Amino acid sequence: MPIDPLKLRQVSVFEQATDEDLKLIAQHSIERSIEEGEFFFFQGDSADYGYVLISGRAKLTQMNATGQQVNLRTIHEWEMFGALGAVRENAMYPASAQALEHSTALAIKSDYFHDFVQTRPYISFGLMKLMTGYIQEMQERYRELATEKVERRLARTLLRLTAQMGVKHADGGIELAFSRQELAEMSGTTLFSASRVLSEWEKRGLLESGRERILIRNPHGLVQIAEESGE
Amino acid sequence: MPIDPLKLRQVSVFEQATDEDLKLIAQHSIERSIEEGEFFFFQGDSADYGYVLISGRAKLTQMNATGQQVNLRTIHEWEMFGALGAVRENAMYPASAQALEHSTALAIKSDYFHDFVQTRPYISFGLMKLMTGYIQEMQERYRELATEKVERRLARTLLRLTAQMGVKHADGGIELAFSRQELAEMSGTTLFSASRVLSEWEKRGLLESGRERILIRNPHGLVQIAEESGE
DNA sequence: CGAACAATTGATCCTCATCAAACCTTGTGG
DNA sequence: CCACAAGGTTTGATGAGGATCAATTGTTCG
Repeated sequence: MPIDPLKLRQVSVFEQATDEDLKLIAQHSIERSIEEGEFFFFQGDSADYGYVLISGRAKLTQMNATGQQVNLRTIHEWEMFGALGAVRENAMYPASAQALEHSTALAIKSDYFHDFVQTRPYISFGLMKLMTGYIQEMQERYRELATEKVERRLARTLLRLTAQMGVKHADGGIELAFSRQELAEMSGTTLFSASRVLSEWEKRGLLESGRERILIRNPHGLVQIAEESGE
Repeated sequence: MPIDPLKLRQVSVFEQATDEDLKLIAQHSIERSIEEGEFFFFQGDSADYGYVLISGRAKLTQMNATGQQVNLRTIHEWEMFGALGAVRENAMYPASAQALEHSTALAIKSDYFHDFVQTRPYISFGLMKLMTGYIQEMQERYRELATEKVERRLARTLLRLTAQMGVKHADGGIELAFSRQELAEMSGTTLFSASRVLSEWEKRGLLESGRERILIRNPHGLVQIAEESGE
């Protein structure tokens, strides 16, 4: 069942698009559903499609020569990703996109999207806003990684996640569904260090945690950790 | 003495611009010359201008709460920087731009540039290419920082710099003019570690070094270090 | 020559990654 | 409904990589 084109208005890139535009995009794209763990594309693939995530969650990861993975960002519903093919000719994806759960995305041919954007400056600006946002985020994360300790980075990761997708729990806490492994990858550390830090925080009453689940009790305490001077 | 507008064609963003476009840009911008160590703008300033570096060199740096600096990238002649003001309203610069030597830049009012770009898709695409390039570079450097050792990161930094701005020396070596401190900031390490690694390499005959000067004797050896498996 | 600043080098310490082993949680099939 | 397997989590022991600090040695330039 094809999606309602007007729903695409939720995608930040298409904020200023006309109804007509959205219909065109919907017509010229195909839906791809994949299971948890499968890939929309791999690092190094020819960037022939741009994607809009319709449902589920995905992560962008990059591997180095020896196979170690780094998590670059998590993609949520109605986010656009892998769009660089529309900008550069013969580009390759610089990262892989893997589904964290059963996910569906709209795939738009890069050639078509290129021409589409070219005649619609408001879409260009949408794309550029997305890109400048990426750049800022990556710059900040780079600085964090270079100058800050694991504890601080983890605190920030949790805060970022609560802001993006935290679910208010009945009794006031905020719940997140991530494994220690995932949190570690997002913070640039290891499963073990992440686990240790979370245990410590649990002792201090900042949060409760379980299997693939974190319940944040005291976000303000996390902010303090994220912000406190190198002391 | 105002510059020849047509020289702006060298700026990647203006690759596809018409002569008329370049003249307009030149007319609507002002030249700013600053001395070594001075700033074009500071992190947190309102992003009222986009810049094109005409001569000299500058670096983009970001500071954390405790004042530690990270070097995000070096700007060379005919590169555009600080352009995000044209894309986002009321944006603030996410980093500071400091001259590494006496430098001159063309400053273009963000408002004007915004309108200028809006009616010229080929300029939008120039900007987007620049941005996707930034994104890719930052993603790679982030991965490097997360997974690779100091020695490897430093080797890569040197190779990047030789490619971008290495000067062939009379007797075959390639010369770079950077202090240990600068190399350290670019590689995400400390002055001391950088110094140690360079000394080691000098012993091995890969390069010679002096005060704010590196003479690379064996680039291939550096490539090997940058590439060799985590062994 | 002397001041200012870049670079080196050694000693020390701390943060984290790594590895190993055990433990817990969840879901499945007998 | 229990037992077991699979996979997530915890915790301890250990060590390596680098950051930090201090002291000294170059180098450059007025």
